[in-house]
Amino acid sequence: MSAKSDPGRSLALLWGSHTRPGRSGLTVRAIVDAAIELADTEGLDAATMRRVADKIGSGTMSLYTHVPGKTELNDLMVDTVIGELYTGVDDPAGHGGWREGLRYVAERNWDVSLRHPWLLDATGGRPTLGPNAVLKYEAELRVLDGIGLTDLQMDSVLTLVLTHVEGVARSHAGLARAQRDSGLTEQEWWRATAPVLERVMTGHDFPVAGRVGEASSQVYQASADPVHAFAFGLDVILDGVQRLID
Amino acid sequence: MSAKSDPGRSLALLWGSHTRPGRSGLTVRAIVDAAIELADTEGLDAATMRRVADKIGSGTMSLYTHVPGKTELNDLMVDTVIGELYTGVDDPAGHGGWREGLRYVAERNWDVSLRHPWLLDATGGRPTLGPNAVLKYEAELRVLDGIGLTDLQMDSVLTLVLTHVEGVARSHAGLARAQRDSGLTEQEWWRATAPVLERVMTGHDFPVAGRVGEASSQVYQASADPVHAFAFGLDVILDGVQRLID
DNA sequence: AGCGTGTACCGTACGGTGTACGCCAACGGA
DNA sequence: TCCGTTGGCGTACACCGTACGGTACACGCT
Repeated sequence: MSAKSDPGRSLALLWGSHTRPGRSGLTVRAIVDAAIELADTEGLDAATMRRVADKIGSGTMSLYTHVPGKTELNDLMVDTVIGELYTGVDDPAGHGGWREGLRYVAERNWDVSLRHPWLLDATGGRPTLGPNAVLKYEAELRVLDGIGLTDLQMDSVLTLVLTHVEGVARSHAGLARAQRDSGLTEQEWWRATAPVLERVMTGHDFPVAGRVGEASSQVYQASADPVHAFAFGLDVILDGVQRLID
Repeated sequence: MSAKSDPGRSLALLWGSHTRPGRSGLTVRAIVDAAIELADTEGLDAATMRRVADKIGSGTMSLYTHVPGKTELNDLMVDTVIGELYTGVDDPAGHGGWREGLRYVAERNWDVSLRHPWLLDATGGRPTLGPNAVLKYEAELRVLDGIGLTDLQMDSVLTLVLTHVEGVARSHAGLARAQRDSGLTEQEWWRATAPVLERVMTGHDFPVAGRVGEASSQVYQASADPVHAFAFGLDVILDGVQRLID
């Protein structure tokens, strides 16, 4: 019987208080905070066990006394930053109607994705279901409660909005990372790419793509504009939800 | 001057014919195909240079004669499977109105994401802009041409639909990967998780989340249902686009 | 035919990853 | 005081991408 991917172990760790220090002051909290700080400034890849240990001045393997493995550390990181979403700010359900509420939910999620871009890399697969994740689910669902949707529709609408935010945030994070890695801003990269692309495309015929791509890149000065995509898509989705409610 | 992330080099490779074999029959085509097959069956992580080389019976470093590096190999893999999208099937623009056309586009993208789940892991950052990517862009934009949208709106609507498909496909792929890695089906995992979650949540109060979560998980027998999210979200988005056109 | 050279091919090595394993020291209870 | 338990950690292993340098083949020129 392998202890691999035992849901219980991970859940117990997530819902535990994990504040008891070891005899050299090592804490789960400190480990998670160090990992988050590394991921914030240098990306999720930088949050390796060795570098986390170095950052808090302990040996690498000491971390395994407090955290079963890398996977569980990631889960803890995720639930921790999810906790930032609605603590110390307004309750989403108190933002006027469902439309303003949903927009607020989208904006809060967008903000946290900007502060912690690695969140998107760490969340694939089954959901984490830590205390803050459940709290988030509760706060966001309340926006849609009592406006004439079934329970299933409430869940579906929320999923739709969150999927959209996650998608455009991922796009944004991808471009930011590309910019950091390559040293080229979006404008510079596009100015370098466009001519090559044009030269290589001669001979083929892409009438609509040429026209629309030209127009878009003129406005964006890039290949895409996640900020615009966020706002545009959110408006369209909210209009669609409006029709669903009617 | 570093050759790192030179857009021109990658583009030239993408748009080249890359069919000329070396003296032991090694081809770019063969390398890319082997990598795709590995990624299809065992995930993107399995498509390492060593394993690709083993698969085609060459030394690891021989690959670097034909492909500058792992990054460019990924780009080639991506553009190759994008080529599967609309070859040998109907033109999206010939599928009745824009609504049916967009739905067709969404379904084709969904299908290819099911066949090649690693595609989502390989596409972050700046777009690839290989020949098949441009071809795809052209085919999909034609669906929205001449229905009263501006060029920018056409691009935005297409981006919205593709972002949605990518999001739910990523969710689907994540669940499938989790299922494969853990050996637990979604039902089994949920049956194992739900009781623990319930026990750990006693003492806290999540009225709406409890009710809605209960209803959803009853229907899905899981924590989420990407197939349902795909259909539901697409309908809502199309309704929103309808309002935009009016 | 003989030779010179460019290059396809590949073996080795380096610095990185997550973590299994085993040793040591400090602490708590009897 | 002694001893079992447990926190801390050093070493080692199997992987990764790829820089580097060596070998041997194919081809152009005399």
